[in-house]
Amino acid sequence: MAASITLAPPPGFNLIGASTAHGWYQLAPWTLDRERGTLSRPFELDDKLVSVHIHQEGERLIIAADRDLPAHQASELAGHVRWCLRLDEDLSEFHALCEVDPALRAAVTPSGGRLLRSPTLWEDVVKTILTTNTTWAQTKAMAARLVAALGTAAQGESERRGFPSPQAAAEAGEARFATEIRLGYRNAPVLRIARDIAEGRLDLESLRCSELPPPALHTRLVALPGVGPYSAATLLMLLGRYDELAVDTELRAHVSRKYFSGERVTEKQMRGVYDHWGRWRYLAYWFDPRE
DNA sequence: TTCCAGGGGTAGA
DNA sequence: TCTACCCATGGA
Repeated sequence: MAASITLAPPPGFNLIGASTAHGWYQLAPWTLDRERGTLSRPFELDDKLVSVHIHQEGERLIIAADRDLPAHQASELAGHVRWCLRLDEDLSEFHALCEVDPALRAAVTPSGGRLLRSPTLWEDVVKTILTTNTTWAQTKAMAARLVAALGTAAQGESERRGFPSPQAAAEAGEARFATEIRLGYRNAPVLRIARDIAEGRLDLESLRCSELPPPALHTRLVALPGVGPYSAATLLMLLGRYDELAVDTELRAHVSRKYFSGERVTEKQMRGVYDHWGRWRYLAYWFDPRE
């Protein structure tokens, strides 16, 4: 007997738009079946993995688990999905600001400005580190190796695995990271974060509901090994704080092409382009139509 | 073979 | 605050 949960997303919500507005859906253990309109991944409920498929029927989101769930697990799963799809974020102010620019409004509409995120900050921190100084193809390969090597198999399945827990990563040790998972020099910071969580020195998940202002959160995030200004800004976005721009080669190239005729731009110039967006800077850049 | 990709850490100025 | 350099990995 499989469980099915129905959620009411915000008006105009589009599952595929929200899933594909940035690349996270391409990183294991997420999978997306565009033809069927189904976003899938295993979720951990009471230390057991459950395969979950999410699809949309009109104004309803249907969450299908591969087995029956007691009420508290169904509620927990619904909470995970609400978090990952940001169903509870109020983006109305950003939407109103987008009305002044038809091209921007068109770019935002498919997703509503909602960017997919992971059920845990641990997973988002690791994946953000995997995006640094590498190609997107390698980021996908590294995430896939991590899940294949250390992820727990979903109940009754051998292929589908969840994202590894910090404990599993910590126990794997340097040798497996170096020979099997191969994150390059990212092995060390990922292992250190995993060990700090597993051994109780770091509580990342408490930051998910933190009331700290973005600058204070930024300070906490850059204190993590392997997390610098770019990763901290990306993680702030993943936490629903859009104040900071994640300055990377993509942003630099975009601002240079669109606003400075291809000339080399300084960080100050890049920030100047989006500064008037205030607490919506990240989204304003992210959905700024490319040229 | 060499370069470099959605950076980070460090040293030195 | 800025620059230069190195850091594993793997594709071009």
